[in-house]
Amino acid sequence: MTHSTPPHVAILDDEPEIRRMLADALEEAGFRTTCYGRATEFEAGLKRTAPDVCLVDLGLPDRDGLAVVHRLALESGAAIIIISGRAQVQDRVTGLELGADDYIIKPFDPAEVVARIRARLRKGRVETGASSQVAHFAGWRAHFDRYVLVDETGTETPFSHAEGEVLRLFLDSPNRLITRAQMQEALGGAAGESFDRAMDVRISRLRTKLGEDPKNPRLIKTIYGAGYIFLGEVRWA
Amino acid sequence: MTHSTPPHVAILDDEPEIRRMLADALEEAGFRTTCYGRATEFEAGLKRTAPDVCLVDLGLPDRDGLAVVHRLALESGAAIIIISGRAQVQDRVTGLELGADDYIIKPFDPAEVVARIRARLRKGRVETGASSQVAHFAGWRAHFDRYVLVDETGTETPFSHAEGEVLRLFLDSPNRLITRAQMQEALGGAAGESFDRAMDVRISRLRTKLGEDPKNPRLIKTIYGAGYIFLGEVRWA
DNA sequence: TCGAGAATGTTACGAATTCTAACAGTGCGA
DNA sequence: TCGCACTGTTAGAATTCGTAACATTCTCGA
Repeated sequence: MTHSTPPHVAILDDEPEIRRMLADALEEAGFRTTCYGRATEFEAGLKRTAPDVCLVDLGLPDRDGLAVVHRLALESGAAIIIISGRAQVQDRVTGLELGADDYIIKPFDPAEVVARIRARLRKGRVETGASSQVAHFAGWRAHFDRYVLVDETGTETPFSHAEGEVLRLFLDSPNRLITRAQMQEALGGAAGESFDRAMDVRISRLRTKLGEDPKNPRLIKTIYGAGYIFLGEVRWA
Repeated sequence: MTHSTPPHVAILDDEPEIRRMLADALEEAGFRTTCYGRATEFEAGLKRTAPDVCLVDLGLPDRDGLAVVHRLALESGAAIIIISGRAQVQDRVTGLELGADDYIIKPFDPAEVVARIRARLRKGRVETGASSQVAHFAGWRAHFDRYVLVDETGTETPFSHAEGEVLRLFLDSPNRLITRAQMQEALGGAAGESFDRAMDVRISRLRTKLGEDPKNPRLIKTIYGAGYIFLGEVRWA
């Protein structure tokens, strides 16, 4: 199920600048954060709130970081990501073996930390089942789980799997050129084939279902000689 | 989903020595492996068997590796680990964003690969071995010990063993594509036989018992040319 | 501005795939 | 043995989707 509140990330690192940097990047990315400088505080904090992800630095003043990770792995359901300056393979292997889900080496780029946290959360959500597969755009709702388009009046129009592949491609990167080659690749058409016409047809059918005016399509624009652009604001729910 | 058999890892890399090395290390560690040198073979293989983890090298001769990853993330429930020589942060971020669960940079140490695979599997395996025999989904309860379906009103509908096999397969991996080949393998239908029609019929009968509208099934969706998807949140009790 | 040629859109058709009803074989218990 | 439930098989209907053919639009040079 979807988080109604933003996911919560706990940060355990003894260096204030690093905490700051991580917290800033994560909040920027839409997460809630809590920072701790010592393992004792951290473990006390866990008793109050259960974070979704824990970022743990191994170099702690008051406790062995690996011991913290191990306890965490046993007792908490949170995803555990180690951040450490110790770059040896052996360090990484033991960290992961003790229950960490990921191991990031210092110095790190905050963008990668965010991406790795997202990857962990994404995976966690799958196990609860229904991934929310609904996109809102231009008055439409596309339900990829039920294969239906719903317009403003609530009328449902089913779409097929092939149409869905195209639509998903568009909704995944709106307002951005998608070349025919990219589309072909994404739709699994083997290269060099006469898949071109088939693609046109898929798009044509999709346009029809979206009620596009053939003379003046508002959502799926053709870029002659290049590809297509899907226009509009897309919100995934 | 309890693994009685060792977890299955699919390896996609164009360099034979790397495939060899990975396969050796993984088999040493107790995994089952299958190697592929090209994306086309790999995708063909996925139609037959669903691996638990996919190791994907981005530098492929016949297809863009990221496109392969993206499709995989959408269609398969497997954990995806990218292995790549491209070490830029931006590469890692896009790889993870496209749906990969981890990103390992070449050159790598096989021991770390094993550790990271274990970390992925550990997270997936939420269910304990205690074989739960009751599944809740979409207002239904399926009692596999008594072979009955119970709806919201408490009305019981018995289902047969063959129907149960299909239903269990669906309830074990909801919201993801199950190809006909995978289903055939899981249901023990010998390859090449005309088991196809039999499968259709099993599913048709199951749909009837679940009260599906033939024109617009809500739970068991057909993916033309590919297989089926069971939709909905499933809770085993 | 016009026209040729290329790129794209649309429609109709048919091959492949899937659905389902009816039938038949099998096994088991009364 | 009979009857019944289960399950595979068959065949015809329904659906999906690519292909071919034709229509339209676009680009660019004359």
